[in-house]
Amino acid sequence: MDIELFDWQQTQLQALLNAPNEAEFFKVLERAANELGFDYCAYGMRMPLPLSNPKLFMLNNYSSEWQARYAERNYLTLDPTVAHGMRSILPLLWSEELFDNCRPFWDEAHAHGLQVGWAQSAYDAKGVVGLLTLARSGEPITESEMRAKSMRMSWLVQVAHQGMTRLHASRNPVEEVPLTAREIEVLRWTADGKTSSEVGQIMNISERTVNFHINNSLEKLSAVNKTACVIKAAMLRLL
Amino acid sequence: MDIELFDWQQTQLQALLNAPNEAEFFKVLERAANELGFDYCAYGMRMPLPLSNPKLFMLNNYSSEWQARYAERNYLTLDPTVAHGMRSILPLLWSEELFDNCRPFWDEAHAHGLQVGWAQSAYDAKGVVGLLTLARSGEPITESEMRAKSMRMSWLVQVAHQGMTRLHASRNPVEEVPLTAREIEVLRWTADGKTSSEVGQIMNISERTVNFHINNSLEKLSAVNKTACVIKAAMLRLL
DNA sequence: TGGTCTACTGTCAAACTTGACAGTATCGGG
DNA sequence: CCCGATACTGTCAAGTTTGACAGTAGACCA
Repeated sequence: MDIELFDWQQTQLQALLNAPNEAEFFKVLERAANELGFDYCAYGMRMPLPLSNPKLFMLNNYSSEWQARYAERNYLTLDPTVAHGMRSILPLLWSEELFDNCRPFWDEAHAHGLQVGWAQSAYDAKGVVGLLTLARSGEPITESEMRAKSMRMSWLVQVAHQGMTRLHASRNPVEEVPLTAREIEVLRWTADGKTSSEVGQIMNISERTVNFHINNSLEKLSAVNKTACVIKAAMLRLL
Repeated sequence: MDIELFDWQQTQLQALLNAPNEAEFFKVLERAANELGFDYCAYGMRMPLPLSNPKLFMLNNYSSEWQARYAERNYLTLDPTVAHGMRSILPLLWSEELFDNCRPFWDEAHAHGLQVGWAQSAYDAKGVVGLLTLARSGEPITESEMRAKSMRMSWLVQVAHQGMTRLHASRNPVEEVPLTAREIEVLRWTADGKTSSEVGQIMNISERTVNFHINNSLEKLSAVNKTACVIKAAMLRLL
């Protein structure tokens, strides 16, 4: 492996994983984007819960007008690059066809210098998704440029996600929810659609005991009912 | 980027993403592992559903004795590297401490030539997780070896996952489940623990209509009840 | 030995879900 | 202009879940 790439990797890795705060983190990400040949860079993260109105946050160096506009018009729900990142971890190059159904959005982005771009997302074990977008107003991305940079892009997405997750976790500590083995087993069967009495039969315990375990899980997860409890446990990958 | 690494990347990429079947796919993966300095290589995948007894599959070039032993003793549920991969996408080096709680397993693996290893997992947008393990019986992995190879490892995990997912999807075509916007909205609120009448109030429709949408979703997802329906929709990332 | 934790069991009423019945209103395409 | 898709509404009975009561038994640790 050549020294230059190796150095690049080491520098980014240390800096992204050890950034003391989001501002510092983003500075490094911006520099990495520059070194890959892009002026603009955006990193967005979505937590898996709650399902309605999930927690999001976003860092980018777009013009403040574009940022304001994007927020004001709620473009997040319309942006096809975001939609792609939520569906697939494959890299996505911006293209005319991609924005066919949202011309005004695309034209506006163009006007703010966002003409050529590249996005890729990463999911982690907890269901958190991070989307990294690199963009510029200059030269289109050629096949060969993409091939030459795709490995670094893919790696950068992963590392950025780890770094950002770490920062987020340090500010929003999530207390561990220690479900017992029995509770997990009951919730798994419940998630597959079994009723309490069916789970009782499967596990050879009484329906009442199944409900006992479910009640305990309900409290541990601060869920208001069985459905929310099972969803929470599943989305937090406790099952 | 140096030519050698670039060629390595291109060769792997094409071969892994276009492999016509699992045997060919695994041959390429094995070669990639060799080139990274490892004799053994294992790739395992777990589907997100069903939660009880999830679908798994596994490709590896371990000795057939070890494979048989692993299956027979159900080591999958005990293997701490698998447990780590299900919890985190960070790379994991095998170490003595890691296997502290399962000495016999570790000793047996050692006896089958598995002494030094490195595992990393990748999640995709559909919640499918893939775990790549590279192993050998020779030299321990040094800090510098790991640094030098971590980018390729991380990339290989991603690409292998994409290739394997593609192969799996072609053999087990998953028909699209087109939930309507209303159905999705109802399921989202339901997943957050709202009862039908609460959802009705939130969405300004009658409880009966909420139940109507839920019933339709129930049929579309072949779920037996509301809980299973919401879990399926959430795990398939339809919400 | 006593305390705490996990697993387990019981009953009851109120609230909620499921499934089956039977319909109306709106919108867009053929 | 009719058809199909989507959204919407109603009632009723049977089955399920939730929450609150009250208690036993075994394992582990101080």
